[in-house]
Amino acid sequence: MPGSVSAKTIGRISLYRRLLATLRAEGVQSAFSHELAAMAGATPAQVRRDIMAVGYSGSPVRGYEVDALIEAIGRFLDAPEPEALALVGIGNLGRAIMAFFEARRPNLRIVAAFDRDPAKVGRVIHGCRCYGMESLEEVVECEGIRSGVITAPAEGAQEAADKLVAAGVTGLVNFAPVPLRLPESVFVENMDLTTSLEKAAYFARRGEVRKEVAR
Amino acid sequence: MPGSVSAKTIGRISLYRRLLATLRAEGVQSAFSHELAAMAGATPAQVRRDIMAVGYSGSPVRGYEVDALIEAIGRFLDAPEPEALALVGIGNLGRAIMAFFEARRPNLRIVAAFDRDPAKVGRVIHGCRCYGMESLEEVVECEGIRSGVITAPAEGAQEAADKLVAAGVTGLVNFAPVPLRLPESVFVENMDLTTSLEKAAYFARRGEVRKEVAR
DNA sequence: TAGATTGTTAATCGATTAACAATC
DNA sequence: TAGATTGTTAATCGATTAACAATC
Repeated sequence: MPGSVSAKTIGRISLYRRLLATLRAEGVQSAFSHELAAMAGATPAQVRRDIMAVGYSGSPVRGYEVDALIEAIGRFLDAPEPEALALVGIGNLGRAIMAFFEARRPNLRIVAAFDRDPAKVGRVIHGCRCYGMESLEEVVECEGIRSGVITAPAEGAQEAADKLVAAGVTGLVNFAPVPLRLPESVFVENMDLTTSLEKAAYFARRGEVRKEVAR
Repeated sequence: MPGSVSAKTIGRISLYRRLLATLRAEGVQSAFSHELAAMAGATPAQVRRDIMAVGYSGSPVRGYEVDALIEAIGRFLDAPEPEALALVGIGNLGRAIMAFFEARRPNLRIVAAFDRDPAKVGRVIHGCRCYGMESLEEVVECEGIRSGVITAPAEGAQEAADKLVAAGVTGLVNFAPVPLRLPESVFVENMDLTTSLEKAAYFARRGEVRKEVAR
C-alpha cells in the first residue's frame, strides 16, 4: 500500500527472479516478456508492467538482459544487508520450513526459532537456534529481526503474533489455521493448509460435475 | 469459474466454517454478519454475500443460526462422501502436512503418499500408505482420488503434477517452488514458501521505511 | 412499533487486458 | 528499412464497498 506495489506484484517478481536464475544457469543471456510470461503463468503485459515496477528497462530488440534484471530485482526486493527472520512454533511444520530455508536464500535466513516447550530450548535445528517464548523480545531486537513465520498451533498463534509485533516485527507469514488480528501496519501472508486443500477438493469436484453436465 | 464462485470466496467460506465450529463449541447459537466479519478479517457485506452463495438465509433479528449454517456450508463445500487425497513427495514438508491432516477433517483425508525413493515405499506414515511413483495411476484410480498435494522438490514437481492429472486428478495444491503447466481445467493452488517469505520481508522493510519517513 | 440486520442493487475501486506509438 | 518488442495509455473486467428497501 505505501509505495503502490501490490502484494501480488511482489509475489510475481519474486517468482521471475527464480525463473531468471534457472535461465542463467542454462546460459541464456536475454529473455522476452512472453518467454517469462509462459514460464510464470502470467501475461506478457503483466511481466512488462512488473519489470517496469522494479525500475529496469528492456530493449525492443534484445528483450531483458537476464543478469542485469536479476540484479535489478535484487535491488528492488532485497534489503541492503542479509535479512534475519524468526519462526514461532517448532513442530513438524516449523522444522520442515527451517529445513527448506536452511541452504536456500543467502539474503533471507531464519536465525531464531521459538517454542513454549522447554525441552526444545537451547537446541540448534537446521542451523537455527531455539529459544523459549520469554526470550522472544530480546532475541528479535538483538538480531534486528523484522519478519516472522508462525507455525504455532491455532491456540498459540495470536499470542505468538502479538509478541512478535510487540518486539518490532512488521511482516508475518501465518501457517496457523486461524486469522490473526493485528494492526494494519503489519503485513500478513496467510498460508492456510486446511483452506487450500478444501479449495482444491471443491474445484476438483466441480471439474467432474462440469464434465458430467457437458455430456 | 464454472459455477461463478471464485476461489477467494471458497477460501473465506472454508474459514467461516471453522470459526463457526469454535462458536458452537462455546455454546453460541447464532451469529451476525459483523461478528463473523470481525473474526474472519472480512467485511459484513462480504460475509452476507458469501453466505448467500452457500444457499443459506439468515434472519434480520437472529442473524445466522450457527448449527444450520455449518450444515449448509458442509452441503456446499464437501463432497457427498468423505474425500480421498494424494500427496506426492515424502520429504520433511510432506510428512508435516500428513501429520497436520492425520486427525483433522474427517471428510478430507490424505490416503496415499508417493515418492521416487524406494526406501519409503511400503511404509505407513501418519496413517497414510506410501507407494512408488509407478503405482500412482493405479492407486489414484482405485481410491477414487480427485485432489492432490505436491510436496516434491522443484525438479520433480511437474512430473508429479502430470502423473496426477493423467490419473484423473483435477485439483492440486502445489508447494514446490515452481509454477506448474497444466490444462486450464485443473485447479491449482500455489503455496510458495519462498515467495511468501520474500513478500513478508519486503513489506516488513517498507513498513520501517514508512515509519522513518513519517518522523 | 422501533431498531437492527437481512438480501440485493448501484457505485466504486483496482487490477488485468487490449491497443498503439516509440524504439532498436 | 522491416519486424518484433518495448513502455505506456485507454478500455474492460471483476470484486469490493456503499446504500437501501424488505424483514422479523
